[in-house]
Amino acid sequence: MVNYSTSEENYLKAIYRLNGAEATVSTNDLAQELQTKPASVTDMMKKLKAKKLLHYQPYQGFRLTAEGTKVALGIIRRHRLWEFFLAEKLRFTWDEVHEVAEDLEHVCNKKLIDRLDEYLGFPRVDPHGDPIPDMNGKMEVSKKICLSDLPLNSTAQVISVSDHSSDILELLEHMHIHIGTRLEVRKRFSFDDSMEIKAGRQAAFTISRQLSETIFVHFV
Amino acid sequence: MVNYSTSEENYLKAIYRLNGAEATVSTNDLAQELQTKPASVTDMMKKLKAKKLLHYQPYQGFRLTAEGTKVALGIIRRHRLWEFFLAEKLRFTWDEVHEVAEDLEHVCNKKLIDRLDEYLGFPRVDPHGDPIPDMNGKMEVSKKICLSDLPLNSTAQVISVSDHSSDILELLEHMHIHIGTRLEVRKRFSFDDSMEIKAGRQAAFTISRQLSETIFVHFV
DNA sequence: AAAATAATTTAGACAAATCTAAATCATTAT
DNA sequence: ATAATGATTTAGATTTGTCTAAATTATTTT
Repeated sequence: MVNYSTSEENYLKAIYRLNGAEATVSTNDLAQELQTKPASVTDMMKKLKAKKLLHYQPYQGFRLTAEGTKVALGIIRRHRLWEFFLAEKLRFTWDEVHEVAEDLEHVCNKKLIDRLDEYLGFPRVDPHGDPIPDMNGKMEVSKKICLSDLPLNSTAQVISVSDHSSDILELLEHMHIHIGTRLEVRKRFSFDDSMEIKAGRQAAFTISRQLSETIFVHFV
Repeated sequence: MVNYSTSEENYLKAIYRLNGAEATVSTNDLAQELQTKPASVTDMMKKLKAKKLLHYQPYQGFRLTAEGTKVALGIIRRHRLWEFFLAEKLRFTWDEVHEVAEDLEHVCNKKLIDRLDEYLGFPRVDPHGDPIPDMNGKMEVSKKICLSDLPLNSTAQVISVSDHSSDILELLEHMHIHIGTRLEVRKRFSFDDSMEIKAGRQAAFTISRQLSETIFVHFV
């Protein structure tokens, strides 16, 4: 079991995140994601290639190797378990957990993380609804669709929210929408792409396009 | 509120620890304590002096300023709270907590630590019996004496153990001696400096000089 | 297909934290 | 008081991660 620096870990995590969208990640995208310069990215890519954590040929973009993916999932596991801990045990709100977990995730001790997992009751999703990889790096990938794409009158359940700011938290709290809330779309208004939804036992209400594009659901 | 590097924090913590014994700490002692070289210590001392965390004139040793002491106590607070968490919530044993806490202590977020403190019920001592500084850096300094110096037939309570290895843990577990155990010395044997003690409601038994010199107690 | 533009890499520099080896200062013993 | 010894500092090098500016490669446009 090799250990990686905080910097290496942040690069791996970012590549994993971006890799979802495209097959290969570009230097500029990664620089943007990590708030750094393209030249720094190139330097690090050489290093991670030498450690066999990613495939990389100059000018051709890069993608994680199987080993790189395993390492990235380990980091994501740590991050999301700490987020769960912070929200569940220390009463942190949604928008506060990420920043603290960014630091805690780099404390890499298998026993610590596995015991924390057990202590928390083996949670399967973090406070934003994102799945937590298990001890073996397995992660539930439920087929999630954007609320804005949900067909009319089909029931779905909120599984995640792609924006983690306090602004959206405030709005969701006000509307009593949480991870796990069941809802259905009653009507769409093409004027502004707003939609009327019914959530839980509440009366129907409308939400904006910005909001519906941020909420992800799955069918139940 | 300034942030310090992991390295700076480790130096400050080590100086605080050594400072207890002598008024001023020497380059070699600190190098020994941190498993590094004297030249590295001198470099860091210049840096910490520039940051007004310690008093230092070349060749004269060094000691923490008021600010340096405050920072050191903050690190010790974090370390000991995490040790308590690991032992109490994650079922780590005594000898396992230190190493993990060495990493966790460098995650510096006031809200995290204060909430953790609250969650743990504001513990006053860590699993080895060492006092935990509170939010303001105040720490209970009970007058502790070495068990080997305890007068005959006076009752005392175990408050800490200066060795944190698994070997001593095994022995103490076997003898049912823990932090908080009440005991008294019945007899001393000058042949090998062993002593007969009575702990709790157990029958009296003898302990070696090595052990009695490692256990610290206070009168009750 | 060549020119213009965008993306990426290279070259060279810097700060932090460390090291070794040499030089300097302080202390101790004669 | 001076030589020997030990402690400490300085000088110069190394590694990691970063940067800027210049050079190179890829892509797009005409």
